[in-house]
Amino acid sequence: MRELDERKTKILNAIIRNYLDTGEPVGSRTISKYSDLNLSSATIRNEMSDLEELGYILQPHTSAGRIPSDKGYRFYVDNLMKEKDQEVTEMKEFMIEHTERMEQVLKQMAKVLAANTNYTAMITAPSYQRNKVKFLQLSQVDEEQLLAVIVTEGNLVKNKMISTREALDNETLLKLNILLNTSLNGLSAEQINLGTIARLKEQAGIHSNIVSDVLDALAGAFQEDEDLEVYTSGTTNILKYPELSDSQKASELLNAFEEKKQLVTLVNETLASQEQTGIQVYIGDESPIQNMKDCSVVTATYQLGEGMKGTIGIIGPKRMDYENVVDNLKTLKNQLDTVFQKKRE
Amino acid sequence: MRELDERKTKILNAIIRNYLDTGEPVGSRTISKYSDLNLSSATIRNEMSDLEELGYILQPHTSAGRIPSDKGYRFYVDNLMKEKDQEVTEMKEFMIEHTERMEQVLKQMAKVLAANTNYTAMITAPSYQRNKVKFLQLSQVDEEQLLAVIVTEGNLVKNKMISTREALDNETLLKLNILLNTSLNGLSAEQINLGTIARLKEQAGIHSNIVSDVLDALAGAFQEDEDLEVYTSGTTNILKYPELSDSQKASELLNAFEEKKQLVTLVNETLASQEQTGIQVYIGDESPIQNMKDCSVVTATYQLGEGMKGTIGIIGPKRMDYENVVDNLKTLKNQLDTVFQKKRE
DNA sequence: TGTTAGCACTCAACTATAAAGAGTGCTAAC
DNA sequence: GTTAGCACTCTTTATAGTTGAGTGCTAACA
Repeated sequence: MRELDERKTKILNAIIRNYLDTGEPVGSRTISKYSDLNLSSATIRNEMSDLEELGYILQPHTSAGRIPSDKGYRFYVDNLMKEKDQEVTEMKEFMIEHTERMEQVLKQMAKVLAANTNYTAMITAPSYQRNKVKFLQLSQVDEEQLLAVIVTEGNLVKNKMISTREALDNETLLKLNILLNTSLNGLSAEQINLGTIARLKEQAGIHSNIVSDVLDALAGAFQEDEDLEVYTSGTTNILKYPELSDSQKASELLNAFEEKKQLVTLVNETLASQEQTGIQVYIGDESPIQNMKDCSVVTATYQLGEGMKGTIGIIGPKRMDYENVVDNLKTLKNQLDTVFQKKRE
Repeated sequence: MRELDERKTKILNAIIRNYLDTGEPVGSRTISKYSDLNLSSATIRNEMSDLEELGYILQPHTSAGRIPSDKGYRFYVDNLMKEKDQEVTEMKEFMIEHTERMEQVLKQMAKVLAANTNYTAMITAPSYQRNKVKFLQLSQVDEEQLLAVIVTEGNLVKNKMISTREALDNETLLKLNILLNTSLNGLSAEQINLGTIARLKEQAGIHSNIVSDVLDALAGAFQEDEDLEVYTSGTTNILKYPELSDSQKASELLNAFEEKKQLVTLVNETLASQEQTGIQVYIGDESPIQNMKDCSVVTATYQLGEGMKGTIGIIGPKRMDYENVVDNLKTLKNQLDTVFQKKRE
């Protein structure tokens, strides 16, 4: 048995759509006039009264119109929202093809997303979690410093300086490089266990201390990505929405964007909860980040195969244009999925 | 002949200090009471009238107190400000020692600076401009991709992927690496001219196309730093100052911080104008960035020897605590100077 | 029984007006 | 040259009145 009959649903839909447009509380008269229900405002009023009792809408104050409650938004997102037919977006495609470094791609994506939606966009590099070492190289940079370069399957490049007591000769360096690569290539962070390490050190002989350093560097590189890189764009867009732009709230929000740590919570949350479509909508209090309880957050997970995942997110006011946002995220997600797929082949 | 006699100077000083504290226009009575001049408010009023005529202070409206004009601030910064005796700041020292990657150091610095001052801090990596190649390495990452790693004198590491038609064998790679290093090491961007390039390509023989790619990568790396990395922190601090936090201004400012491009202007300006102390103060319209005409900007240049310079800056309201800010910048500048000096040895 | 017209009521938002307070400029006296 | 005093200005705050959008309820209607 449904809680809402068809008419109530229609009215709720009308209220929410109107509110998304205007940002103003919407009254019975408006609905009566601008919907195809052909009901008088009085009737609408009765229905609205019911809807309020059921918790889908609320009044900011007596004698104001109604605005959607979180429950209302939720209902809208789950049941009322029209799926847009995916449009072509050649531009983005082009962009991905023509920039090679992943960072750049991601930064650009964030920018485009923010510009398209007028909300704030965030995007993370695919998590190293189960990423594998693809290539590893030690080089003598000067008398006392070695440079370790680590390339992973996803073509993420990390480098780390290692200080040494004295320079290694070329031959030793070459041997070490071969050793490291044969031992570690194709392994993920978890797969490099004590056994691997012991074997490696044994083979390295007197240079085992360098191996240690390399492993530390490796761990460091992986670690560094645990508290992972988050690119944001359009953070100032939130100032465009009066309900978010009072000094207090804006400051908290902007801080969350600057202190990217907080965003990590969001990312983890998103990665944890598996959704088939890969799109998630957090409305108000549902958001994993406390500071964002007055916002809605929409996230998507893109995949690079084998458990390597990244997150894209849009943060905006509760009355955000969910359809547009979801649509944007979906296209982008697909694009990332396929592009990275292509690169792997 | 001085424009301001001693008494006027004292009064101006009192006005500015008071305004820096309170942010409110200051009236004659306040000065009369809280200064050691022992003059009646009427006398102060006469003097203030003179000061206004001379352009050092101004009235927001009739029957309000006076606030310092840009000229007033300028006079204050140039003549009235007390130099604080440099304090010890072990904490920062510690931090620099314990982080190895320059990026990290700079990010941290920015954070500390913002936290200390309650304004917005920005800091740039030392400009590549005349930086030299210290080490260069090509590695075969997979069948079709070469990784070029470039390390510069300042231990900045850049990497770039190069796509190749087919894999190179180890020997060729080794030869190329030696060739590249012997030819390019120690050269700065300007020193790598057509002559160098021609010679290099000739020596590379059939692999001259790869040399081209490497040079492109090199140019790219140098280029990438032309529009250089700027780290900001405490951007939301500007919201703490009512005179800057109205939606309009705040948005513009925050945008400037997000779109780091604009900050580059500031950096270049700073680098261009040589000051012996290395500290510069831009008040209001003096700022090279249009958006910051309601702010003051204080910048410092730190040096890494041989023309490699970076910039540190603080952006805040005109009524910022100049003494504190200048002091902070000075210490930090010195610290960076010496630390980097140490690293080079 | 569901729908509607009509009306009294509420409350935010706006406007006008008054009063208070801070500060100035000027004049005249010290 | 300095100061007391006073009229004047202009912002800020408070108060009250007005408007208008919107509701809830009742009674009439189909």
